[in-house]
Amino acid sequence: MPELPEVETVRRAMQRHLVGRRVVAVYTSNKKLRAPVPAARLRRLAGDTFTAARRRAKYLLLDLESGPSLLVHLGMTGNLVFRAPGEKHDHVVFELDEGLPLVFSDPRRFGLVLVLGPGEEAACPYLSDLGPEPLEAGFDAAYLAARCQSRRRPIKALLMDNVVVVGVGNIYASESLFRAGIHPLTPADQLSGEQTKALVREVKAILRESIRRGGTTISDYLGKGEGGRFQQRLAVYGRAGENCLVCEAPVESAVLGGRSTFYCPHCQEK
DNA sequence: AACCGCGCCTGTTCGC
DNA sequence: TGCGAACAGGCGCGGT
Repeated sequence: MPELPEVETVRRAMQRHLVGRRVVAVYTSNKKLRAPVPAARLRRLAGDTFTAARRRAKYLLLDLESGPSLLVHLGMTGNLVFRAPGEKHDHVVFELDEGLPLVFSDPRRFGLVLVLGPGEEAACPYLSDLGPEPLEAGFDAAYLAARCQSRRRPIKALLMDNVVVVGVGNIYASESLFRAGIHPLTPADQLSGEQTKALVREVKAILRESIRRGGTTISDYLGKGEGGRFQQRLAVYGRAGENCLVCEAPVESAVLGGRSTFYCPHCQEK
């Protein structure tokens, strides 16, 4: 599942390979994604040229010369790749002036493709109410401590709340809590100052490390047919019943907010 | 206000 | 062997 490092990896690929390309034609399927695909608005992008690739949280913003931006979210199974179109779950195809077309494919259709006019980005409901970027200075120990105050929900739920901080999904929430030695079910307001500090540090470190390795799950921009190179670095995620890499106690799993959570009962204090 | 739980989707894995 | 059930989870939304 694409998390922030995967989206950032895709953004960099778009910055490198899409910026400067002119749209020749746009084709859409009539399948509904998270929101209906705006076929007519997409077709009107023909003739326009991509000028920049930005990212906010897990949203990609691909700017076009005449003013609009393409808003793309990869959801669970979405991807944005340069290849021949026509596969089963292709939803939007951009034919370009040079090279292979850009294809948005998404089997599970939790993704999103929208066109935002010049004034629409500021008012876009998907982009409002988002917390700070985890890798920017605004996300620091003092900030997180303030957000934890009088919050009794489990720290993992808080960490995955996009109003608190964006881009931390299920994999990196589990992994950063493991590295910080914090049990995922700990009520947020019970974290010590040291723990808050450690958690911020580990969230930043793990996201940076994963970006450097091209993410965990998406492989298209690594030139290899396998998952991103972060996959083999996972300490607890998906390892229930296996031994903790640090203390060898069996990794446990629990369901939190309908999502599976992995932790080491020995290394992570409650 | 805070927070929980649901529904959207389909490919893959699991149990009988 | 075959088939249905369970599972995967980002996100917005509605209910408490």
